[in-house]
Amino acid sequence: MVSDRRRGGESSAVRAALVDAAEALIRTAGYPAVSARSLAEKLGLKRQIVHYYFHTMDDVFVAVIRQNAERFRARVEEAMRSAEPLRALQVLNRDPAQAILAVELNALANHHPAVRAEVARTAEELRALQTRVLATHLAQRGETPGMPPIVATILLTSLAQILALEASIDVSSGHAETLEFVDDCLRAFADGRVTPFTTTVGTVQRAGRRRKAAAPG
Amino acid sequence: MVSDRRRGGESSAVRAALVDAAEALIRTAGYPAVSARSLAEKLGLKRQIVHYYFHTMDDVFVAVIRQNAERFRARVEEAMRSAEPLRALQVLNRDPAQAILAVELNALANHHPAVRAEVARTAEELRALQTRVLATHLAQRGETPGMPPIVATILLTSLAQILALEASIDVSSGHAETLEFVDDCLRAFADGRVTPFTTTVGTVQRAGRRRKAAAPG
DNA sequence: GTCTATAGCCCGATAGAC
DNA sequence: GTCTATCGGGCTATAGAC
Repeated sequence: MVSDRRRGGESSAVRAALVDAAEALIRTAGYPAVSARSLAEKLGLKRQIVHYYFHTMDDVFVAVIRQNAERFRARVEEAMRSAEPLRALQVLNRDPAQAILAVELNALANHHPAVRAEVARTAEELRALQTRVLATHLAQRGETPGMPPIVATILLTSLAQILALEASIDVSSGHAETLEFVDDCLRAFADGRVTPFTTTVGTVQRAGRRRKAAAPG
Repeated sequence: MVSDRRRGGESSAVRAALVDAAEALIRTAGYPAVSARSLAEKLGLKRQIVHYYFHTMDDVFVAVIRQNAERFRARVEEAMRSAEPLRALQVLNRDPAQAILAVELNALANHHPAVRAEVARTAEELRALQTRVLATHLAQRGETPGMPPIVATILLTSLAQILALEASIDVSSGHAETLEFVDDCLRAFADGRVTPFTTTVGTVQRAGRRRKAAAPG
């Protein structure tokens, strides 16, 4: 399948520059704009240089995913040390640049197995990390979460990413209300009040153990 | 810009077949696989036929978006008439085929203004429709929603779409727990019990008017 | 309504020279 | 480590014949 020709090592500065160029191109022009020609051109080199460092173009994308994951991980760890980790995570996941990159890589992953494997691995790892941050924070505050921590992570990150993605294509209906709602929840949580996402009174956990009649209008 | 050459009308069977072929290709091979050649080949015609019906390839994508929106609208209206509209909407938004198409069109929209405009228009319209369904259902049941209806729509559709998308690229951590949680909420709602998403007692709405201390571990 | 012909461009990947 | 040369594809869009 893949030829066993000589390849450049992972420590090369040119290689790193190619990965940076690829990431920038994905964001600004979409993944189909990433070609051996377009990358090499950014460095003032010939297109064959790309094949010296990467067997296939898929390998370039895998390198972009790894680099991005590493940087995102660092940002999550930074958020963890902030005064309000939940809010920091929310802001992080709402980063538009990240959302655009994610949608491009997801589209690519749908039809490129090698890319899919790396995207999946990364997504699972970052989800686990964010879930640990959230669970640790709740535990430190002595809160009983109203749902499993991983569910809260999925809820908050899904919402944040969709909002960022929609904003990037000029869809905005309901965004203001949703951001206000999430903000209310986070503020309430920071103040130790009841929110849809945490409870200290057991109303929500395993919802519906005790029956309550609907209130009259 | 665009030449004023003769074009085929919108009622042509060949045109419809081209749009169907494009939608199928997007799903199975991704939007970059949609070319005049690949479409015409599916009908056993020459590639120039595509340019007879569409000025540009972007116009093909716009037609796919319109056709898909129309079908989705019909499915939402069907959900509206079901016994549990909220659950039906949730299932609808979790359709994997829809999620893959959506991510492809979003990626395309990021860098093609004509496509972006159509995706945005469609997204806004379908959100408004789903919000009406949800609000109507709540009103009929005499429930006071714990959040604005459009916020609930965004929350539920974001979650459903992300879950479907992730499933398509083999990301699954937390999915079972999240689906169970959502299912609990919907079941509780159907039974008229309190959930994180609706309330009949005012605990959640404008969360945090009254202060509550955290319960001891 | 569908075709042929044409123009002008982009692509990944390899072998082997330097 | 970067190059030249080369292979064998791909693409949109047009004009004008039939």
